Amino acid sequence: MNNKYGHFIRILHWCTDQAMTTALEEMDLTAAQGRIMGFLAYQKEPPCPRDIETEFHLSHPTVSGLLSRLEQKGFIRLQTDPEDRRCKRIYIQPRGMECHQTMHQTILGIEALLVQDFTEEEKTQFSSFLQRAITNMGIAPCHPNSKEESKQ
Amino acid sequence: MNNKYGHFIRILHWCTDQAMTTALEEMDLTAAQGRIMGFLAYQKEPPCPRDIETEFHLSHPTVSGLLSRLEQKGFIRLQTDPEDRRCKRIYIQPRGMECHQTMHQTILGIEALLVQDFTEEEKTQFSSFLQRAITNMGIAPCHPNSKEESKQ
DNA sequence: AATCAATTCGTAGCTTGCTACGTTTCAGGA
DNA sequence: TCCTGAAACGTAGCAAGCTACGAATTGATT
Repeated sequence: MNNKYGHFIRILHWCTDQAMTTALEEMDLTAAQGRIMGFLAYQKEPPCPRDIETEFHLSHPTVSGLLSRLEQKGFIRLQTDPEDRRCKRIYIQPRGMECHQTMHQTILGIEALLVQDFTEEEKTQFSSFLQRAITNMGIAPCHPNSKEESKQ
Repeated sequence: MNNKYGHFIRILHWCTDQAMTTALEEMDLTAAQGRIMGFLAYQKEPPCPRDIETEFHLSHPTVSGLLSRLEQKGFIRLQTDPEDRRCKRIYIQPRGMECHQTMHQTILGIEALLVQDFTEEEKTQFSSFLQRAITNMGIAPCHPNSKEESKQ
């Protein structure tokens, strides 16, 4: 009865989110918004909202809200793709570029803080435990249409 | 760059929450509400909202909202303590008692599912990793007034 | 006795997550 | 060509988390 994984996971989630929030608030970004900007900075071609959904396992209304707030604040610009008018393309604006470096450092910093007293072996184990636990839960987060149906 | 702990933790949090949600929805409880009912069932004396805050590391407006929804649905009853009129006591109603067993089983089931293919040793390690990570984050979740100021 | 600080809870307003439903656009088959 | 279905996104409405502020009660200090 002393292995309250769910409880610990919830608290850990809260801690990382809080750390992101305080680290990013000086540049007017929330934790969720920051993570999206971090992802965008590494994309070659302008992605569409759907790419954010699959990357972060979020529902499309959630992504829609996040992106519209980022657009309001001038970090990104949304434009319908003329090739496929169902899709919107996400273009990073100058303001979005400015915070790229800070955001990258912040994310790395939190990752390092989380496991600061772990040995290299423990880090690998921890990472693998987390992934195994996710697999064990056996839920396809948000998108049941995982297109990689292996032909096995 | 391949140890994305934060990412895994966020997904795992989502998975456990989703599992709770679907397991409890047939008795008209959300995941957060169910966790509170589970905690209440094990209390000797009727607790006050403040006890929920410290147990789950939640802010008091969050707890306030949760409790009022639980009261509306008839799972609990809130009453001001005549001894200390600042506090409210939380009394479990018959409907709250009814779902106790189901809730307990659900929580145990999810905990077991999470680590279903772990050995006993791995379970202990995982639990300790999670706790160490929480400590590493060094944030007192929600309540800076952690009264245990060691006199050192 | 009066005042001041701490504790507990309430309310307002926000972000972030969800489901459910609708709209537009595209692609493929009758 | 037309219809049907899938894909991408929008909107409405809710729960749950937060901060910031305020009110009432209690306890301690002067």
